Amino acid sequence: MIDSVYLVQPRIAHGPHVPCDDSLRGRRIERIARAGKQVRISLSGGWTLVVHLGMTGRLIVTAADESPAKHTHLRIAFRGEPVELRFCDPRRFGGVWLVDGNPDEAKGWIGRRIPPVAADPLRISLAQWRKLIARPRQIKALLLDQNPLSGVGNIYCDEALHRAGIHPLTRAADLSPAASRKLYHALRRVLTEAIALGGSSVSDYRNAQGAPGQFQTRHRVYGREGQPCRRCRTPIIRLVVAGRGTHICPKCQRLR
DNA sequence: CGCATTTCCTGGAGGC
DNA sequence: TGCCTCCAGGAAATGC
Repeated sequence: MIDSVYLVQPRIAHGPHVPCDDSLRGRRIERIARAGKQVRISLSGGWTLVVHLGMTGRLIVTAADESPAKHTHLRIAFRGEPVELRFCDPRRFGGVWLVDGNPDEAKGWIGRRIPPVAADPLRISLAQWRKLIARPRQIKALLLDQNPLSGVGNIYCDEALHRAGIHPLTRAADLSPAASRKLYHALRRVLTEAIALGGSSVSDYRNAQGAPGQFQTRHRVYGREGQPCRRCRTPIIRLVVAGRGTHICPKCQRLR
């Protein structure tokens, strides 16, 4: 049961309600689920605390008496339990939203809106996938856009495109049925494997216990500029696509 | 509609 | 050692 709430940096909180003693004291955490890139913490009374880690955000459970790490923006303490749930985010691209009811239908707004949550690549069929990506857009820009498809970020996008042998600038609608199917399976494999290994800790990511992920050791292109492609030994190159650093093997991922 | 650019923010890296 | 500049990126806003 939540006992006290300290919003150290109010600017990271958005939505209809502000996390504070008055709004959260006495509520219990009933369920924690992932939705796209968000962590949704369901509380008693039908409220939900939505957390987006952005790039450098962390949700950590620590001893209540441990001095807070730099850039700790939210601290939640529990009655009779010597632990705190803390949200830390040095670059503040993440955020928290406290909503009364369904986060997807929240009304009455303070600050940023909750990023969209649409179809999850791990929960759609190949037929649904084909429909969603049949658009005249760069495949990388489409995968990073959370509106048609949610949960794919820069690392897993690059990794999936390499495994499928697809250039990030390819027009999604121009992908052959075989290439589209290949990408569907490659993306699902990358996400499944990354989740199993606890994510990619390139710089900041840590899980709730403070441990880093291990998927970065399986990266085939991301962060490997100049190093040999694990399939054909050609040096990995870096370009910018959709405003993001993009890593490809120029031989395995040809345009056209 | 698509797409490039800018903005938010800080730590780490590189240059001098 | 210290100061400066640049860069990383999730997602929204802006302009074409």
